[in-house]
Amino acid sequence: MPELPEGEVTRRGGAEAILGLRVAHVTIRNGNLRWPVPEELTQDLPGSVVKTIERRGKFILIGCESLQSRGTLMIHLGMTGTLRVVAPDSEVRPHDHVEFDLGLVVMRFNDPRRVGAILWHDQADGPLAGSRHLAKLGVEPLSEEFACQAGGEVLFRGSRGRTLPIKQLLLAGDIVVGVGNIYASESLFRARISPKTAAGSIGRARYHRLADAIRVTLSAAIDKGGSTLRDFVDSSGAPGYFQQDYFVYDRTGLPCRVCGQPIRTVRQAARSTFYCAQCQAR
DNA sequence: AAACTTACCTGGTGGC
DNA sequence: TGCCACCAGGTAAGTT
Repeated sequence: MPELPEGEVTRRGGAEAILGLRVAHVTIRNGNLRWPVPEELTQDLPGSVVKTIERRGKFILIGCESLQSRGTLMIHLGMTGTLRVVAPDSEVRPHDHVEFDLGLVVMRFNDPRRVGAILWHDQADGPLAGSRHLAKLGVEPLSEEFACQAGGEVLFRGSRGRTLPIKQLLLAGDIVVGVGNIYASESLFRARISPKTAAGSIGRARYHRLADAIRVTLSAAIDKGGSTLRDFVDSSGAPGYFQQDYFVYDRTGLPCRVCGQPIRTVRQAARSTFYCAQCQAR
């Protein structure tokens, strides 16, 4: 599933592939994503040049500028979304819902389950950070703000008074962003914290350990994905997902890689959580 | 205010 | 073999 690392790998691929190019044409084949893809993109975006490619949480932010307009394409991969940059004559695949023709190359948004999103934030409507999709997001886990001791403090302070399980606090994204269902389980395993522990009952020292675990887990995944960057610009390449050697995710019943005890599953807020009862005793 | 529930969407799978 | 129920999960809107 696309979490922060997949978004970051996609951003880097996009930065290499489309930065500085001019949008010639936008095609919306199926605009029925999580929210309707703005129809006016087909009219207003052509002529704009791609100026910046950034990421906030799981949103990929593509800054576009023309003489008439300035704004940001906000692209979310949802659960099954991918962005690929391919040759203009390459075959359109099933679920290629939106296409940005950039002259030399074409960027295609593919999403079988259509829980992803393509939105437009016009600069005239205020700063991007004030967008309703970004305004309530927590701290970037790979930013300076979350580095070293600071990350542990962010988690510790953000969790005071919260009674929900730590797994769900991580997923909520209001304290720290980018940690989805897979990396939440993985990070908690690395930090040796039970996913069921009430967030507010976890002390400072353990949150420092968790912050470290989140950074290590996400960075390792990005490094892995970096080696698949080629896929992003290869028309025959697989989608931009990459395999990880998970410690616990999707390993129910298999032996823990550290202690050998069978990995367990628990349902939390209708999501599967994977953990080792021995290594993550509390 | 915080926490919990529901809805969105399709492809793959397990049970019968 | 076919049919159906269920699950995968990021997000936000609605409800308690």
